[in-house]
Amino acid sequence: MSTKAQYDAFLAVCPSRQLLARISDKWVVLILCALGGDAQDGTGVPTPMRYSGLSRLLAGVSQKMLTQTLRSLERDGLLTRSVTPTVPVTVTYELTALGRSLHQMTRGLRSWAQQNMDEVFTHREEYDTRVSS
Amino acid sequence: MSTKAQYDAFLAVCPSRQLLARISDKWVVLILCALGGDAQDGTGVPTPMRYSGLSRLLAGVSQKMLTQTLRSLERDGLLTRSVTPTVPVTVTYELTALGRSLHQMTRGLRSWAQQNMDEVFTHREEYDTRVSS
DNA sequence: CTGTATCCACTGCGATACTG
DNA sequence: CAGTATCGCAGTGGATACAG
Repeated sequence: MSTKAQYDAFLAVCPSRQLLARISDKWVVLILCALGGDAQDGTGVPTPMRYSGLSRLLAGVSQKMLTQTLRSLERDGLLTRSVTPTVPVTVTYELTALGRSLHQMTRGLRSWAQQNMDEVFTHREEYDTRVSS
Repeated sequence: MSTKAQYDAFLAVCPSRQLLARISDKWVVLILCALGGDAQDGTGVPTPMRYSGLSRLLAGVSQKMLTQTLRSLERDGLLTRSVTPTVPVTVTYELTALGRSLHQMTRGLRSWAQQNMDEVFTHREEYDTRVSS
């Protein structure tokens, strides 16, 4: 780790920029929320889910994007993909320890949102009326 | 596109969905980190910055995107834009209390990235060799 | 059930030129 | 210095059809 201490997200070439790219992915955070158990009760107990379950929960996601996003998260070691050779085949996705640690970050974002989005919306309305006038 | 009931249900337990639009923005997190003072010493002491300063710090950002992102953050009440009528004009951006509270979340993301991206890259290499073999 | 493959509309975003 | 305006394309992502 010759350069780890020098990671600087402000630099264009910095690898940590890629984390931001990952977070920016349209479905990544929602998938982390789903597998993190946020959909059940908000307690955030990690919950393995099947492809069809995710597809149902994230209604509106296309097959292409769901598969593509799950693959990239698996590639990054954030979740595991387990195939059970039943008929038809059963595939289960589950967060890894790394994935759960990232999920803690996204949970923080979510709690921030729950507490502050109202204020954000208020600011937006105020700004829009101020600008249009 | 169509607003299905289950999609809404998931949003109900994952209200950060609207926050995600903000966070997903390519430059939002870096701007919050910059104005949050992360660029100086990592202590996270909020630091007002000028347009040109931000432009220099955020390597690779275009004028268009910097201006556009700053405007949307101002609209959301996350930062303030102060114009000082010098010649030439001086514009200073500064986090609001709301912006600083969100910055605490983004600091978590950034530190997660700087601590865990090495592991992510290791997983990627392993995955790629496993797939190509 | 769990995907792959292909087409293509839309847009995010950089590049460039111009302005108060 | 701090923007605004416009163009163009590469990439995102939805729709659709096919498959193990």
